[in-house]
Amino acid sequence: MAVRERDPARTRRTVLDAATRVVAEKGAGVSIDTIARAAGVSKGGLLHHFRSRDELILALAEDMLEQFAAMVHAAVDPADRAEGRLLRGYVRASFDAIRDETSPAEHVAMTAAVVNVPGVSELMRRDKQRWEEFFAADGLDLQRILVIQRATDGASIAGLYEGGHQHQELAYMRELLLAMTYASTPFADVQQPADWSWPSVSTDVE
Amino acid sequence: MAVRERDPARTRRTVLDAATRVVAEKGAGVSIDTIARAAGVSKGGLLHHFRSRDELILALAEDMLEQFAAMVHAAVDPADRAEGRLLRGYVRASFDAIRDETSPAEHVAMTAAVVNVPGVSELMRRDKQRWEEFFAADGLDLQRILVIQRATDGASIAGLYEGGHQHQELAYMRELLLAMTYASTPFADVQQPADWSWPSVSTDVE
DNA sequence: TTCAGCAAACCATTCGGTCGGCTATTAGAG
DNA sequence: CTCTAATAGCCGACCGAATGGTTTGCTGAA
Repeated sequence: MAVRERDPARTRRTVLDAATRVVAEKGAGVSIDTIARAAGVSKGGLLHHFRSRDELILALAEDMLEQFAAMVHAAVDPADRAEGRLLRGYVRASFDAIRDETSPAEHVAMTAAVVNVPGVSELMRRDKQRWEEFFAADGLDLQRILVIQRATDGASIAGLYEGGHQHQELAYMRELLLAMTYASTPFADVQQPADWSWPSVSTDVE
Repeated sequence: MAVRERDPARTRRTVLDAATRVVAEKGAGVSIDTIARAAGVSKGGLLHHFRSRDELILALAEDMLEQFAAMVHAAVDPADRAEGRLLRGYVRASFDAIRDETSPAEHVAMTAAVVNVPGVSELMRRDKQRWEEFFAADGLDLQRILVIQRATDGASIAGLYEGGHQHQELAYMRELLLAMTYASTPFADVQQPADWSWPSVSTDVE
């Protein structure tokens, strides 16, 4: 296949990838110029694909959520037919992302760092709902889903402040949370509010 | 008590409080000028107390960690003599901070948004270690501490993307995690790495 | 009287975004 | 299939606004 000198789709991807790297490294405050240079394009060129900085950040957040979702799906063991397989994929994908150090600040911290950009908050709310629906089809009870997913997220952030050496803690958490998806009894006897529908209904969209 | 027109300690506090509010509201990228105006002082006046923006942000992060620690201690039930009382204080303080909406982006998200400033990362590492030592004195087994603390942190971030209506989820998580501190059996049978010391030794301080 | 606390004008730099121009690519006419 | 006109992709200079930080000078406190 001939290498085209101008390939807008490829350029867009290049920019998004560079943005992921740079933002992870220097925080969400980076200038579009820095991102552009990291991607090997001019600022003008970048702004041709993303009409404003906010639009770029929004697209970046969207892209990261998508990529993470893909990682989760890829981490689901196809041979695994037991209840909780989806949740196990989530756990594996999360911890592997930290271990591989795809980025020092990976998806959780990054999205937190970017949440003030218009539109991102709404985006993440929808994403959260998608995960709810996803896990609702997993066959597990709500309690286990919530505890394990939240603990995974919490471990992800905790993994950021690493001296670089608590691999052991992360490894332990990974195995522990995976094992917890097979638990035969509830972790505690607490009844949920009677009027609580889960996953949260999306009827409150105006 | 007479109100002094010039009170450096009070001014410093005012600035820190204003910074907390403003950063929570508009993200970590706010200008020192904005913070200064929110605090009712001039930029020059602010820079008299904090020699640079980074120093201000660092002091801010330090202050937030301190405040949160104080909230945790205040949330420990003095009549509670059972094992896990410290952890229960942590859970209560975290969820109450979300509920009271002290800030839309409270301590976890905020620190994540600010982690790229020089010194903050180191600061949070030390803070994490302090919590480890704190909880190690709690009498609970490592497994419960880790799961419950991480789940609490995870729930804190999840609480940010609220449509404003999953109070029920937060309330449920709060009660659930509190109940889990009383669990009589392990959540899962996973052995920890043999060569793992916890809390992590602080000998790696150079 | 002296100095810390603070204000306000000031400065160099950087930022997000626009604009005009150049060129690779493509659609369409012949 | 070829030539051409139109367009999309991209660059780099440019602009006004905003930013972090400095300086100068005033004033209340000790």
